[in-house]
Amino acid sequence: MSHFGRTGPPDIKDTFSLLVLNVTFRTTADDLFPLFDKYGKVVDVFIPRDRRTGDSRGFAFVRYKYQDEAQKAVEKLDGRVVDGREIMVRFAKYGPNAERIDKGRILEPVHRTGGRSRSRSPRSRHRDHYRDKDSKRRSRSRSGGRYDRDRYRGRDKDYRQRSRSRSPDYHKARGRGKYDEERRSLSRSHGSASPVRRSPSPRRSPSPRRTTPSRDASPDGRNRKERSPTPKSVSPRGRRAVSRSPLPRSDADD
DNA sequence: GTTGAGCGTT
Repeated sequence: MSHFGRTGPPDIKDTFSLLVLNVTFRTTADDLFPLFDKYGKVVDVFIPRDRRTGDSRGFAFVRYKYQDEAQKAVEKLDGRVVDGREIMVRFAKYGPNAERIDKGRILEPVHRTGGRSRSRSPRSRHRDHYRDKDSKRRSRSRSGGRYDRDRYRGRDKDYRQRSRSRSPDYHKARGRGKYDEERRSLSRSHGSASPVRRSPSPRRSPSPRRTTPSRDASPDGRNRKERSPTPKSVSPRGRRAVSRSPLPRSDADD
């Protein structure tokens, strides 16, 4: 989705991609195009948007035709207040195909591991309802901060992040570490590749999946009929469990 | 309606 109506990346061989961060969620490519076009020949302006909601993800990519113009735009537009928010303009670090890009020039392909595989879109807990591939963001040390501007920009934020990731990380690391070792030991003891759903109780499993005491308490057909017109009270999971999931071996076996 | 570290599309 380019600003020029073309589909997909036009050409990245002779273009220099700039990454624009900290842009507002309502800022569109049309708003950034004239701003960046004033400092050079903008080939394309692309703003990654959410596949589901379609909202801006808070950053954009601006492709310049020449590096010098791109550099000029970075120096001029970086820190510019757009729509009431200070944007951050810098050269794209990775290309659309996960290639490492230096000042817009493709250096070499980067491995998927540790590349763009990181979580993406953990913007808010409210949007966690989508709970797609995104799991949680990891504290990645921002390589930025080379500029004097970054100091006061991430001063308060930096303090919050470090203070937050320090304490919980310490306790979490210990707790997970110990349990993790024990769990792995047990897992290896079984030798099974699926150490999941392994209850510590070999018999009489709690079986939380089949929780329909109402049905047993009222096996009467009359009562059952009353529950039919009220499917909103019953969950589809429980209904399916009592409908099609004959697993009597779970209690007897193992 | 909400949010804010980061690197991208038919």
